[in-house]
Amino acid sequence: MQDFGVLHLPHGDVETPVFMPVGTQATVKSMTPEELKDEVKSHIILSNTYHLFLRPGPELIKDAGGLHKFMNWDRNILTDSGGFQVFSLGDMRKITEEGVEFRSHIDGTKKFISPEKSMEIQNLLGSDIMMCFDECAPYPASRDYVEKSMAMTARWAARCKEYHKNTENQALFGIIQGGMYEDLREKSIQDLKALDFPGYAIGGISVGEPKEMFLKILRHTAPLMPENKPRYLMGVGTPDYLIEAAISGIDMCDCVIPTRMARNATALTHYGRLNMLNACHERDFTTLDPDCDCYTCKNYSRAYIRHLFKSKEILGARLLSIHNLRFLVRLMEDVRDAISQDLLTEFKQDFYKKYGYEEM
RNA sequence: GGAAGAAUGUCCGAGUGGCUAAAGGAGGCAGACUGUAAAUCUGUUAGCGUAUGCUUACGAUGGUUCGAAUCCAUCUUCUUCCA
Repeated sequence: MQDFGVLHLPHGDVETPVFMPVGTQATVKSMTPEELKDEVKSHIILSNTYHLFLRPGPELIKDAGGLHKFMNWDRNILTDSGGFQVFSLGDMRKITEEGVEFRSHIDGTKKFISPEKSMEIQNLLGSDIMMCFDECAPYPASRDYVEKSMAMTARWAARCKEYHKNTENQALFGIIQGGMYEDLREKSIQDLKALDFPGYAIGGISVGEPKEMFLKILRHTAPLMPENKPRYLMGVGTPDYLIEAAISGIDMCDCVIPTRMARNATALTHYGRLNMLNACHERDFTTLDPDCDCYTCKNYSRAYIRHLFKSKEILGARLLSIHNLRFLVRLMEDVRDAISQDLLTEFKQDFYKKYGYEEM
């Protein structure tokens, strides 16, 4: 008999493993906080340092009473440091030891984020969990590049820890890098362990590599992370990745997939993905997923949702966002149940079979 | 009654002798999306065939030409202007 974990955070307890919806710009796209609480049943969401730094600016959010008050969300918030934008904004930035110079994607102006600046911004936002400013290396990347990048991320982590003082109310997590190289992952863990963070994340996977490689790095890295502290796998993911993460001992995951796919008309179900634009749903008056307990599945048909997308009505994106988010939050609830009954492997097998995933 | 203009693929619309099975949209069909520059992006969209290809296509019918969506004649329909 095993037990799942609980994170004790300033805005409430969070049972783990947990899936965290992403609300980059102080909003989980198209969702109200009430829907996130009452329909999705989420206890923690993400937001983003880089995007809020550019707009509306952290001082404004501080004057509004902090990010929770500003966006009317009284549960927990984890803020990403801007490190992912070092990766995703591609050639619109320049990396130096001191930090990263970004060219704003909004107006082209130059913005500089250092480890210290990222801490300052996240302090002003007042998130419950802050992330160290890191470099998320691209895939593929040479061993030489990844080694240097990982070492710099570790030096940046030390600077983050040194700068961050509000440790009572804001937990700062370190981020393990090292790309697809197992020994570099090990080195990164050692470097960060020495800094004694209250939680650790795996960054830099789920960046376009094949699933076998993702699993290889996940299965190698997660077990080496400190046992008594939360383990967060960043940017994951699809149902199979979430289950694999839980099996490897991961406590927290986040991903844009449920909301982005929702806006692009894809529904996640226990029986695989559905593209709601497909002609086969035109006269299908059944629910999205017979095994789902969400607001959308309780009230609307596939035919109606398809009609909304065909007509480019925003309600379609909203209804699918509720469904996809609830689907992943619920998936983790089921994973926790399975863990408490010591049936996680069986749960995975059943889920994979129903969904149509290949075992790996 | 007279004058001018227009008719293009599912729709809108470019094309004014060969490089045109026909630009570009829209619509249709399908695919992708993993710490959000994403309500976005990609492919495909006359028929048959695995394919070289063949057939049918630019209002209708006939003609000129080696070759026509493109030039000519007649007809049909529509738009605008004049009486």
